[in-house]
Amino acid sequence: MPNYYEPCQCGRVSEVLQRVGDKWSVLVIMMLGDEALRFNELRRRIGGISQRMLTLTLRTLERDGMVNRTVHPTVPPQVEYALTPLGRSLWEPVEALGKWAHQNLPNIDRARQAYDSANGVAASAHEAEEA
Amino acid sequence: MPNYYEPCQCGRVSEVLQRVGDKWSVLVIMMLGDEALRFNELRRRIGGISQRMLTLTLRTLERDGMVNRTVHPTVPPQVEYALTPLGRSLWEPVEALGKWAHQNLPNIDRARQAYDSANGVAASAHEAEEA
DNA sequence: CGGAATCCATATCGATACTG
DNA sequence: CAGTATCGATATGGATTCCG
Repeated sequence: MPNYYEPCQCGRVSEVLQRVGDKWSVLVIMMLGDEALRFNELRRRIGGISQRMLTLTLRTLERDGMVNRTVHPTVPPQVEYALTPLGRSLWEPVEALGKWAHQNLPNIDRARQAYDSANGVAASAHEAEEA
Repeated sequence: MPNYYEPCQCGRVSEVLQRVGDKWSVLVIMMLGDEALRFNELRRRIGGISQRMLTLTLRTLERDGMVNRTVHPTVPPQVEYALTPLGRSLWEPVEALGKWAHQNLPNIDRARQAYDSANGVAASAHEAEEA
């Protein structure tokens, strides 16, 4: 039996998992899969991310050794982001998970509908509670 | 080229990924790997989770078709939780990710130390800012 | 262009208390 | 035992503004 989630490092592993679960981190990793991208190009491709969050996400990924930040000292400034080998190695299990998610979205949707109709739709859509 | 993260379902997939990244959901799935567990037993094994969060996590996982909730109408009440086939199928890619996380924790730690010493430790430990 | 800083709304979560 | 309900602290994230 694998024991890499035993108490001692459980929190640490969980911490990494959370990064993967982070909405933007995964998208950034996906987008940078095979090419380096500039800040705003990355932002445009992801879509819906604020510049603040993209900055924060990139900083964290950079600190964790997932992405590489390269500044070209031009005018105007040009900054390129690319995956490091570590980042690329993360890409694979993430892709597997993405594949699973994509394949099972219908199952999840069906399960939700079944659950909601069994327990009352109003229970989950709790914005309908009156005064 | 796989396109399961194309714009249309990108958000949906991301949503599933977030569930995986959810601190407690993964731990619950791990704990329920091969056996059914009762509420408090599950809580004890996870450790550090409030009863509120365990309830919420289990409800969500149940709604998504990941876990099965079985109530034995005894006194006192006895409720058992177990993974559904869908939940078990999620276990595999999650395990792969957990394995990656465990293997690469040292790399991440080293990357962080390098980053911090390069950019100034005070920058990341920003609790030291004076009045 | 890329990013830092500030402000503010909301979401998340833990602690606590009460219930069938 | 297995929850539900409420409350308050904190984390998260968007919008905006300013700067090199």
